Amino acid sequence: MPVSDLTNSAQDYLKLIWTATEWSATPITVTVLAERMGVRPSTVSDSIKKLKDQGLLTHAPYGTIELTPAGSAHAVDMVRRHRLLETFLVQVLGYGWDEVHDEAEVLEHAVSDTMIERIDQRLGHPTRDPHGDPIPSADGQPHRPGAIQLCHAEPEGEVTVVRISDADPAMLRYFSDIGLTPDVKLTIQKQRPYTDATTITLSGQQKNVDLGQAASNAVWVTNS
Amino acid sequence: MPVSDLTNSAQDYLKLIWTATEWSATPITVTVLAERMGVRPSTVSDSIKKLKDQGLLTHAPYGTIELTPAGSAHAVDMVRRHRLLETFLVQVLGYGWDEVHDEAEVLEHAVSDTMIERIDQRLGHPTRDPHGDPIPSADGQPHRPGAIQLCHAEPEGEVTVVRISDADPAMLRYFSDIGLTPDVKLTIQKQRPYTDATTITLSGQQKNVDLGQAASNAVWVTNS
DNA sequence: CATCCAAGTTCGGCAAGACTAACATTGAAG
DNA sequence: CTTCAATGTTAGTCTTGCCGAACTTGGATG
Ligand SMILES: [Mn+2]
Ligand SMILES: [Mn+2]
Ligand SMILES: [Mn+2]
Ligand SMILES: [Mn+2]
Repeated sequence: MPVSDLTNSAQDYLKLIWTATEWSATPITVTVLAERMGVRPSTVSDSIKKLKDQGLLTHAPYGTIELTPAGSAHAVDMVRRHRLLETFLVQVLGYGWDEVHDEAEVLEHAVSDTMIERIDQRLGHPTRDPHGDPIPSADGQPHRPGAIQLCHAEPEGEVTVVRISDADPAMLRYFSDIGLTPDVKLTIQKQRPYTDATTITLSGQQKNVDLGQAASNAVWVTNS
Repeated sequence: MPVSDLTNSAQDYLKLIWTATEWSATPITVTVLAERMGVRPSTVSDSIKKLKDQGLLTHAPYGTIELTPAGSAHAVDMVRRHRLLETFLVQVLGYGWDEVHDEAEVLEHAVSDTMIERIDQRLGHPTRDPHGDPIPSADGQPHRPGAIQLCHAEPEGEVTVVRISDADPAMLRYFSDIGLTPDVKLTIQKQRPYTDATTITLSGQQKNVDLGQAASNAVWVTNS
């Protein structure tokens, strides 16, 4: 049962549920799902019920939502499509990293398996997308642990940027401007709880930068 | 009002109605439309009514279907998308000319205007797709007159292949095998009405080839 | 431990796009 | 000029995906 048997909307739900727990452990809720999908909670409730009937996830009323192995496999397939497409748009069509998410969000439902494999081949089987997110292999790689959000990191020593959330294009443009991209190293100077600011210094640069709540939430770093 | 405001189905109807009169003058009928869209005639009737209400075509019950200027503009936009995508798939992703039609049929609804322009740029503003069909420019070029189907051509002198219908992938593979592609020159040896065969010789080759009804219908040639 | 409210669910309805079955129109053949 | 078959239309129904309104649940608060 290939991913293409599902509706676009079902594909997006599965992808969203899977990615929700890729970088953090908090389980996904109906309300968050509704926000991310741009629909009302009642719509999500209905949709979840249908996905459950199809055996793609488990869910008791008012309970937690969890993907079955079948649902997870489809989700990984969609994540692979999304990230390969983003990479393709940057590498082959000269898109900026802030422009690719919305385009990929639509294309991921339209391209054939054949096209995805040709893109993968053309790009030399890339393992990370333009935002640093891992691209699952054709069989389905697990996700990467051990990274934390900048806003939760201790101010000691140098850390490496692992990935940056691709949700907000304007924020991505700002990160480009200041040179904050995946694989860049930086030092956390200070966490300021009440101003919701994180002060950092990019390695090799002098000046400090203050990042607000949203920004320091979007950046994931690791000590290694 | 950009083409993206229309549903996929509306986009396909307009494109189909426009292309129906690109190479021949016979007006499109509900039945033919139903066949090409893969739906029932009643579905077409309903859809036509909606497109009429949107001012995209004119149609009196049991009468002919004709695009308004607005409908025609959207149709040309879709044709441009379809043919640029086909060209892109061949040139950049190494598809064969028999593989691109179905992929483009889906992608044409999913890519953004931005992506289409980037593809156009990347390809150097191509003017014909892999099947020889003209690619309308961004503002909307008229179609090419003066070509006729091989089955209707007189057996005298050399003719040039202008375009080949992309509807049947298996037929396209056969044409590849025998070297019959756009811009190739050939001589028509004989039209055999009762066997529905057309005998041709590709220029620079010795042996004759018999083409059946469907094949000689799909190939459009010109004397010039 | 009773209360209350945010989170979640159910229900009825709507629009798009498809179908079948039944009906209407046209025009070609007799 | 009539007939009738092919072509086209209408009416009713389904499914998917969405909505708002009304209802239920369960955990935090006092
Ligand atoms: Mn999507
Ligand atoms: Mn990404
Ligand atoms: Mn299409
Ligand atoms: Mn073509």
